[in-house]
Amino acid sequence: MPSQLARKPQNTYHHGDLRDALIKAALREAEQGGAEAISIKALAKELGVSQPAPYRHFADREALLSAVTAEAFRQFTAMLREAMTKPSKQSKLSRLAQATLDFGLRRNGIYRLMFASRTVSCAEKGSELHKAASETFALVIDALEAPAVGYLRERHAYKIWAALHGVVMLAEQGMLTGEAAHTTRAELVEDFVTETKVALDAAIKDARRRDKAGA
Amino acid sequence: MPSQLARKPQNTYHHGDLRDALIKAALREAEQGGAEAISIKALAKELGVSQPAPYRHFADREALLSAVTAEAFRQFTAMLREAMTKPSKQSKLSRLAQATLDFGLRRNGIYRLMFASRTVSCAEKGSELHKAASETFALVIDALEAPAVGYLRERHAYKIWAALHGVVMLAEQGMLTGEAAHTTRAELVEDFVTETKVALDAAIKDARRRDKAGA
DNA sequence: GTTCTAAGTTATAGTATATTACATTATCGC
DNA sequence: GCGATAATGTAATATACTATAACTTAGAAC
Repeated sequence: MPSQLARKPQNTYHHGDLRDALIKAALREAEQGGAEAISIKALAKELGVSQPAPYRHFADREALLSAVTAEAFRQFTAMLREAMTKPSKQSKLSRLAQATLDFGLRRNGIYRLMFASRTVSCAEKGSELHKAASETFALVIDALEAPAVGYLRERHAYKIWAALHGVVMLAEQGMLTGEAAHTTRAELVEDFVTETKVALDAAIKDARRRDKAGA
Repeated sequence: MPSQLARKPQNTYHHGDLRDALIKAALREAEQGGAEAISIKALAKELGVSQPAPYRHFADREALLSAVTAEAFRQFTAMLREAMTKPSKQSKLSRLAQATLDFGLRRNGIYRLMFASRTVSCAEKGSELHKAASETFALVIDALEAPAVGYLRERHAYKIWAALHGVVMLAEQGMLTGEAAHTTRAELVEDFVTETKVALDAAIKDARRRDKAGA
């Protein structure tokens, strides 16, 4: 009986789906306060189980954070994919970029969990978290809508991805105020999108020209 | 007698310079583990004072973190200024950019304290921390070595600043591996530097042309 | 139906933040 | 110099969180 309820039904010994409920509840907590806001004790209380119960499902707090972050990446990826799929006048890359900005600011606690903590970099290769994060990056490459020429796609995907994260980071810090406030965040992001397209296009043409000359 | 020593001299009641010693010791701790590695209790022990002693100088942990972060910004600014000042073949912006990358990766715990936590965004305008962070950004504008035309400088400073942070962030996460590893981080940063110069130059010329036409 | 195991429980240890009440030293007015 | 006072320390304690150990319950496997 995998319970859809967050709280354990009263008068039952087993919760039914504690592992999943913990991840979902932790994600809710992280929405505002990031990783620091996730407390095993508080989660257990909220879900109506004893404090040590979560340890049946996660070795320690780090393991929970890792699972929560992986779930966050999956949600993020799903959101990006939806934004890129639905019909629109804008390019795929532009939609991915604006969706990233939106996610980064609106769900900033979760965003920080994903990109500003050491959870990901400490994750082992092949782990659930590592796979989830890689899948997200694959979407960025896809959004470029460009042919594979050497590693040009990867390089430019990395660049736009970095730029986007930087905008979110500084915006959240309140650095996009005062003099810089004349430009909206969305405009900055659109700048990066345009520049990326131009640069990647040029780089691909250049590479092919040289290829032809060499052949 | 403002002590230069970290630890309190034995057989003395007063430490002499506990506030400063706390900040310096905390900065050392944060070097590796970021904000999480800063423990008031551990710092007190290290400095040879009782656990509640630090609370004479900081209202709570947040206040200590804020002071530590401000000091980190000052050190960062000093480092950037030095990199920009010393004679070199490279442009000011290039040196600032590479120095930022270096700092972000080598002192990553402190870097995360400065840019990936909520300490800064929660800081009140006019606070010590806010001032220290603003001064850093002023350096970026300075590094552009461009005349003030509208808010073009600020806009491009913001963009390169964002891009740099993004590179540090993703590099630290281990995302610059695999396919993307063919490009070094320094090369990516240099890309952004060049693009920024080109774009800012063009924008300024364009603005002046329109200004002339309008006059 | 008994047994095995997954998933709970209570009890407890260890560590951190933070407050309160008290102790010591430095400094300044005189 | 000397006593009041403020600054800065200590001891004791409350509260919160992580984590482990030993025990309990309920469902599945046979």
